[in-house]
Amino acid sequence: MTAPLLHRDDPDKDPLIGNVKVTRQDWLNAALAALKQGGVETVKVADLAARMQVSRSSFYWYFKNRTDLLDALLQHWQDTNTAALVQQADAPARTITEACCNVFHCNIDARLFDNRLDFAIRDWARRSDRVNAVLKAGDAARLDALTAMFERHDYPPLEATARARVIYYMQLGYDDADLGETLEQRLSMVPGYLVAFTGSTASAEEIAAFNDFARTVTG
Amino acid sequence: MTAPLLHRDDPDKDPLIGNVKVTRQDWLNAALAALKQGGVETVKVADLAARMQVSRSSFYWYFKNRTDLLDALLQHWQDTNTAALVQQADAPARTITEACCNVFHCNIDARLFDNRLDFAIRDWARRSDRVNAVLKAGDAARLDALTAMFERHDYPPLEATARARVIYYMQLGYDDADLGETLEQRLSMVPGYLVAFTGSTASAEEIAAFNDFARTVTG
DNA sequence: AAAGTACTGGACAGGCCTGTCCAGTTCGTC
DNA sequence: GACGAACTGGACAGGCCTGTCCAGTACTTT
Repeated sequence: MTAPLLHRDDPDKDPLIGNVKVTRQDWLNAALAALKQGGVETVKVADLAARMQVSRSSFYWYFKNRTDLLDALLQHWQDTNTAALVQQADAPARTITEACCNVFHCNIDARLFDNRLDFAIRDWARRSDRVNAVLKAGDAARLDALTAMFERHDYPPLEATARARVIYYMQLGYDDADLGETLEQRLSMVPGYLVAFTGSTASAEEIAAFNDFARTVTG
Repeated sequence: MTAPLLHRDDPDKDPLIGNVKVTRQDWLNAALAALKQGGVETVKVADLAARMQVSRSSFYWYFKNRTDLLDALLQHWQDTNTAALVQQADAPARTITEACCNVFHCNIDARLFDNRLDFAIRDWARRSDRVNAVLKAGDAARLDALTAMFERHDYPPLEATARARVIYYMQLGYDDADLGETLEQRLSMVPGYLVAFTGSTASAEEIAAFNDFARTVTG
């Protein structure tokens, strides 16, 4: 939630020894923040160094070159977002509406799924075939998990595919648009979304449970 | 559909007189192509000039500077995409499924709605507050038109809002993901999407009419 | 205490892109 | 046929960013 700290600014961590001012992780964190905030093009060694108040040469101790850093960012994305979404889709649920609520956790809990990162990667993919291939693989894995979720709840295959896409792409587009809604505004729309996504109505208990989760995470 | 022609390469247009090699419109077309292909950062005066085989100085005859060009691109977007989507949402329809099909025209017919351009603008908006403000205004206008569409077909206000968002954001996300589907694959999913979007089933005639439209446009 | 390890800072070269200046070209007009 | 208007080309300066080189610093090991 807070801005990423440098290792040296985090009192919980051991102080850096010797002449060391920043760690490889600090470079990665700073790069990630830049990627999310301004896109790949704005991930510049010079900028990151200036922000951390270290000289650029330090960077080349930890990374071969800028591309090496960008590869690490892409790897980080692969290891986090897709895994989280698939896990939520696979989570056990008594009803399809509850299952959808599990997926919604990703949209509420930034620790689970970082949608700003997801969009930064999508932007990047539009400019790089290599990144695009990685992205497509991730999307496919997510859609497969969602389709399987609907099939477990007895939707016929074609409808399961259609509904998986609707829920996935709607969430994508929704995040993309990045409305400045408050949590309560979002929560008030949830029952409506669930009807559209599943064709059935969520129980009051399911809605209450989801709202509790959302308020706990955000509050 | 085809790559944008330079004025001088288009046999339908009057030949350029004097020492003129390219027009302001040629610069705009080339910039638009670059914007759609690689994002704002790749709209470079030097690149456009090279591609058109003209020197960069020519550019500064037609435009004050690079920002001036980018402003023109943003203006172009405002004048095309949002207007088209609102018009399709407003189009008369006997049923809500038919109304949704009207909206789908935007996703099928690139002359109506250029979604690559839309995404290039969205990318850009993430990096520029000014562009973001313009984008948000466009999104709001589109959502209002879609919400009104559902309300005309007797959905209660809250559900109309939810469904407007589902259809709009799903299409956004869908386009973003840019699956390599064939037209026939896309068309086969349409009845399923319609159920999810509206809660009711489209008639065979509506589906047939939409398929005809799609095949005519694309074929 | 000397030598090694793990970094950091500052200077340099080079590439890429923008914006400006000005001379040159090709037409229309008087 | 001289003149100006509408453009274009080439050269230049300057900013920004990357990657390299190397000397310097602060611990660790022997």
